[in-house]
Amino acid sequence: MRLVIARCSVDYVGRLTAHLPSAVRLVLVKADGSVSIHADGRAYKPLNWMSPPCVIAEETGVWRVTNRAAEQLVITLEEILHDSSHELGIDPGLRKDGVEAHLQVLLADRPDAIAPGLTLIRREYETGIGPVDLLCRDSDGSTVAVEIKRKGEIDGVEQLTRYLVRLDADPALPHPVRGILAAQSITPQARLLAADRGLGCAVVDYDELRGLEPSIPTLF
Amino acid sequence: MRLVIARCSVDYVGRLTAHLPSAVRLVLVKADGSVSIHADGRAYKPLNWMSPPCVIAEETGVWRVTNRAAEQLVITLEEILHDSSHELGIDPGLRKDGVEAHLQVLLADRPDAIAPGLTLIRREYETGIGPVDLLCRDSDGSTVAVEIKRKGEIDGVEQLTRYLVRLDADPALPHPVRGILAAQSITPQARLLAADRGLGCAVVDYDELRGLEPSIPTLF
DNA sequence: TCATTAATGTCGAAT
DNA sequence: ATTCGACGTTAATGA
Repeated sequence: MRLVIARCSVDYVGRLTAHLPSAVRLVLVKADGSVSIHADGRAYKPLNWMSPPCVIAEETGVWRVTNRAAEQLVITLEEILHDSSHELGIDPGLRKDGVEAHLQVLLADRPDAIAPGLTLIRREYETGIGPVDLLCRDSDGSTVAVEIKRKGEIDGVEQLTRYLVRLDADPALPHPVRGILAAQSITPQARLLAADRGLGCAVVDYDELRGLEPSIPTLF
Repeated sequence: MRLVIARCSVDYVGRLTAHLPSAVRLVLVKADGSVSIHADGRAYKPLNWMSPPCVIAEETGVWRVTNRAAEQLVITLEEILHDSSHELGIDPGLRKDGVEAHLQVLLADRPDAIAPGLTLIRREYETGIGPVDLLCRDSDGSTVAVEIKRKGEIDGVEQLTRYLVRLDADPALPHPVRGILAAQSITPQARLLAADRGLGCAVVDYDELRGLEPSIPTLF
């Protein structure tokens, strides 16, 4: 991700034509190739932009951004006030499912609702390919990775499997690491695949967990 | 405008609840008070955001952003890799050309591009529930209502239908009143619904219309 | 303030 | 690759 603060003017020719007179703005270039030009207003929406996939031809003082449909964004840079690049890595992405996010909070508080004797080590334990929802310890002292879903389906089992490969190779953890898929409901297909892979399944009751909470839905 | 690159996790509680696991991201704070959290993908759209007006309560390592509707964005900053602020000033803003309004102007000048023999009675003829884009007369002397869209879809047909009910009851007009949906492209569903309701469809070429204009605003 | 409508809408799922 | 509908739609406009 590259951040440029510059005095610039911008012309867009594509589905419509648009022009931005000279002013100081943020030019944001993302790793996906997208370019957006932000002023200090308009909330999160840029004044102008080009969505990926697109190509940036960087000449002296002029960036010519073109996409496949031959739409063009021409940025004339008059004065560069800041220019920095940052390595962000792959983002694990947004969990939009309200129930799932809340379910994670609830189960982090009561891991024994997943399996008796379970205690929490960490939430969002990083595996290198994304965080596993809960990392726990069982009564034997062995490690348990828990993947939480609203609906337990095949992809949840796949995800947990990928995490376990990483966690098994993690020198910081006692081995072996068991896996449990926790969900409000689990499909027969997911159960079967989980059994094949030696993974546990736990059905949890969201309303019951919420009822057990000391105070009501104040997340913070 | 403040730019922060940081390892952070984010929780949003509002119209939905959402969670972002820990990762390195851009936190963009604009002068209008808006906050947006960007990953290195998703084009210009942030992973999560809070639109103004909102208040940022900045504690140690935790930013709590709240709006009037009590929606909350909680940003937990674990490691700050970059933090800079920039004075941008007021932006002169975007000048646009080529949206629906422009198409309406062009077609008002050349209604025969919609259907041969069509002549304009009025632009923005009021129906009581909103103005119909063009009111025309065809070669037979009967009335034609034209709804203009960039993209002709179901809702355009619905809109035109609502207008026609009103225009049919308008004593100032010769009856019956026909309806035509004019757009740069029309979806099959919209065509089907239009046919069912006895409405016409007309695909118009914006570039061609513009080409017929006396002066050509070709930027490049 | 609320309702209506356009949007370079964007985004994701289904065809 | 297209098409369709949903969106924390957002944003502008008129009543």
